[in-house]
Amino acid sequence: MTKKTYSISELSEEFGITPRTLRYYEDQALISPKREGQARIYSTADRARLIWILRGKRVGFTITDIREVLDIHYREGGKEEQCRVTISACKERIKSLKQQKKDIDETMEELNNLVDAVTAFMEDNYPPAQNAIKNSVKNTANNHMMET
Amino acid sequence: MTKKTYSISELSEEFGITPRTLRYYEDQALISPKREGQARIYSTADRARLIWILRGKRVGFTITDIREVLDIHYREGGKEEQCRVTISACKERIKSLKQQKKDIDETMEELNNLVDAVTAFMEDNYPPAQNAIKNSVKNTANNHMMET
DNA sequence: CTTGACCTTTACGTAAAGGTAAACTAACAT
DNA sequence: ATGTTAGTTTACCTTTACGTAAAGGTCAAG
Repeated sequence: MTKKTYSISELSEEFGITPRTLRYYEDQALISPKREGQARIYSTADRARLIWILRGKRVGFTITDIREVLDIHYREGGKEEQCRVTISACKERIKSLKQQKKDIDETMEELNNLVDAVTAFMEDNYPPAQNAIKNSVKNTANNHMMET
Repeated sequence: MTKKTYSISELSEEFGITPRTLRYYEDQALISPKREGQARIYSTADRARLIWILRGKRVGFTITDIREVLDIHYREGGKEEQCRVTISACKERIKSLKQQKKDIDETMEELNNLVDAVTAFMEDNYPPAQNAIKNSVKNTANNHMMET
């Protein structure tokens, strides 16, 4: 059984956030860890929620956005109208995420261009301190090697 | 020649932002429109910068991030060390954008799952109003279908 | 001349997402 | 018994990205 539990500092260290942040999320009803006396005890489920939260943040969701999704996830059921609203909200989100991907691609391309340009500029003005490359040819184009 | 210029309200309307926002960006040195007397006059170049700004925002860049990139774009040249810094900063950005794309994909998948789950739930509990199923007690009229 | 449509500046207000400090408790170790 | 370590609450502080008023300039139309 992986019924591990976590203290607040364990969890915060694992994910590189402060305890304050975890308490804040609790305050905002994103997580509700059990208590042992006064101390918070996080379950694996809480941890899973946290992962959602952090990923949500990375894609630009607000706390309220995240709470909404989390709520849906755990409520699972409700009035018909509610469900419809839920669904269309999700679809909205998905649509905007698609747009965001497009934006990211465009931005990445422009950044790559910038890197290329500056690289070329440097090779012109501050030639690499290598032995002998008498290369007067402009080799700036087609230099998109994506490293990790 | 497409030497069009724009007033502040033209531009703000076109992009669905407020004049206040444009003034704010100017305050933050992201755009510097010409003046005609007191009034701002935006060139097509300014407009291009604005597009960058807004896309930057959509992918989560802060004002400072954006200014940085814009500065690079228009400075174009400088000390060697500067260039190196620039390049590695860009590469950092690109890396984090890649991560962001992964996050988006994961989030989209989970949202899709949610939609599926809720849809299934609805089909179970609130079956679609098909032609002649047994008309039990509740007769929910008024089935609005709102779609995009 | 005044109204209205745009434009301006200055300046305080606000929401989101925590940071930070003060003061306290509870469990252990020495 | 006392200090250290990890946890707690309460409460004010900070930054970002604008919103929102206050007060006024400019110019064409009625």
